[in-house]
Amino acid sequence: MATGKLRRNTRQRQVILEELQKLTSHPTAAELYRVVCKRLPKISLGTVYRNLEFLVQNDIIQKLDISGSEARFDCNAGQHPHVRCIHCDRADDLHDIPADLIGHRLKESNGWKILGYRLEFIGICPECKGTHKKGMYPYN
Amino acid sequence: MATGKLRRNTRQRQVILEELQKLTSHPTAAELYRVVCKRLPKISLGTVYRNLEFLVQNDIIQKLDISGSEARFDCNAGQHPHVRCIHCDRADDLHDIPADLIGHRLKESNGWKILGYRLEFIGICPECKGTHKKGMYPYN
DNA sequence: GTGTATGCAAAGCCTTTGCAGCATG
DNA sequence: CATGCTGCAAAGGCTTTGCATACAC
Repeated sequence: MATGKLRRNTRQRQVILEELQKLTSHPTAAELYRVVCKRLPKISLGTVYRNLEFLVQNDIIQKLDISGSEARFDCNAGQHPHVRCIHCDRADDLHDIPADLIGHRLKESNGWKILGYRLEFIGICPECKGTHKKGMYPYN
Repeated sequence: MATGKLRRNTRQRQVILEELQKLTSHPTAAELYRVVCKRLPKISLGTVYRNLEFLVQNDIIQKLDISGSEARFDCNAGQHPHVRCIHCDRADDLHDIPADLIGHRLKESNGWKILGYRLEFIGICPECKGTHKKGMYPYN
């Protein structure tokens, strides 16, 4: 991943990573921006985006751009699936996914070179369960 | 899915679905628009979007908004995973995914109600294989 | 001192939406 | 002939980018 380019360890980059690591909620760029603003009131949203992109490219964090809506960020760079709430869009981790799935991807390749996968479950989080009405969404 | 609301079978809707069914390439809205324009030169991109949305809501087609970039559409409404090319963004179908994955999602739920899942493999398609350089992307 | 990173703001891109007229059932 | 649908264009929402300045090394 090292590009040979000098990487500067700016205060903004430190704080962005620190705050992301504190959060277990897989925040969006804007949510993280709001949190980081408490420590660095003058930081700009553009800087947050640039640093998140940087951290993704350097395999330090993971981007969850799976759901068509806003991207969310996970300080754990390892590939693991998530559950996303169809109501409030919150995302949780899932770590115990069957290993054979990853193995299976190699058999699938049909002239393709398979590099990875993205898996996301869609559901309703405990908090939103009461609110949900059958038929409101596809998948039910 | 039936809402009770009268649904009109307009020429635009017919042609959009027909052309999508002809294509195996999982086109984006804009790509489909270009194809449909050959038969209906006056159609607007907005109408394409509205009809694609309509067809998704009625379980006639499937939307692949997995990759963070443009959404792609699949005339097969059944849930099945795809491979997406990291170079050219093209998407192919995968039909023989292990069934235990779908079973597994039920065990995963941790206060969540699981409604479905989205799975996408990321790789390099046969056409792009030559162009790819190691280290260009994460996942390798 | 050199060149990367920042802040600000504007632009980009995909998608959605308001509205008046059209055309389906 | 009622009203869902269209075409057009403008607006929306998230993300990226250009530029001058600041600052890390």
